[in-house]
Amino acid sequence: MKSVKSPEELVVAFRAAGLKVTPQRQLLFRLLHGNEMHPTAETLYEVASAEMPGISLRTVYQTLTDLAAMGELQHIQLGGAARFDPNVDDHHHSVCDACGDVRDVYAPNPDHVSVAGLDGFSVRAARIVFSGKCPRCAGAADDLSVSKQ
Amino acid sequence: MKSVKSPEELVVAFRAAGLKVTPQRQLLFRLLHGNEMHPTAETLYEVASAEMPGISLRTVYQTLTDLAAMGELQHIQLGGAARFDPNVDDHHHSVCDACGDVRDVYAPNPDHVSVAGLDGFSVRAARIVFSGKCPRCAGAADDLSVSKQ
DNA sequence: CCCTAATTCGCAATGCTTGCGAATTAACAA
DNA sequence: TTGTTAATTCGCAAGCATTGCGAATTAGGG
Repeated sequence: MKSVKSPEELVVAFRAAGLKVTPQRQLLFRLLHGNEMHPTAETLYEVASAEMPGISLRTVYQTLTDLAAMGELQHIQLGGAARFDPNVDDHHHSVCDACGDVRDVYAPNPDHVSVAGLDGFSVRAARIVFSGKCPRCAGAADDLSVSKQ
Repeated sequence: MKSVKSPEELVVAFRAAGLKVTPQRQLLFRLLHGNEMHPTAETLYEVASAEMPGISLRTVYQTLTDLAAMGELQHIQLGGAARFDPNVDDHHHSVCDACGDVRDVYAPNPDHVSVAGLDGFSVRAARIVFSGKCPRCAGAADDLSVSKQ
């Protein structure tokens, strides 16, 4: 169980990598720590802006890219804007067709089960995406209400 | 094992749905039939253009959208341009980190195995993406050659 | 052969992300 | 503290993938 790095640990990791620790980055480290909402860059930018008006979306993207490159963040592509997950555990995701909500899911690692068609392919990671209806949306039959994040 | 629909079957399905069968669509039906390369709209457009100069990228997108809506095509989001898979079997994919090659992979359906975190989520589909190195790229150590499709 | 709704297709517009460059700033050493 | 320098910030423009729109065309049933 690799746990999510604390803002302090990220500061150390950044400096160790020859990267600078700016106020903008420290803010983002904090906003990401323990964050389970799988935010997009835009969402994170909005939250960050509230606390630090003037921070730029460009900087948010930059920092997210750096974090992902260091393996401290998971870059999730589900169509539309990319989502970022500070939980770098080996885990998977469920995505609600109706409201778009993304949640963490833990399952037995599928690269240990027998698969056909993987001839010689060396697996680095295996990620499952469960699509369907979240409990809240499953109830309301054809509810079209789509809430962001 | 739901098999891939033939161009003729798609013609029937389209008319049944009140959609017209145009030369452009027939061409795309043919290009997609048995196609295992997981092409992007752009790639498909290029191939189609060779046979039917003047066909528009817009039309390719339109037809792919229609096919996907009818469930005759799988819309795959892996970052970058969407890929389309005429194989609508319950299957998964491997993606090479180096060359981007996408291949079909068959694995035991993961929605039958025990998962934690799926509380009340009703699963419509579970798709696994295996990331890593394909046999060809695994050999060449740090080869940066990235071939399209 | 006609009618009409569906389609094609080009262009503009959108949404997401990255490139670029000038001004600023963190971090390290003197 | 001050100086030096490379990293960073940030706004804008550019890029890629995709969709909206509308005029002209066409499939397909009557």
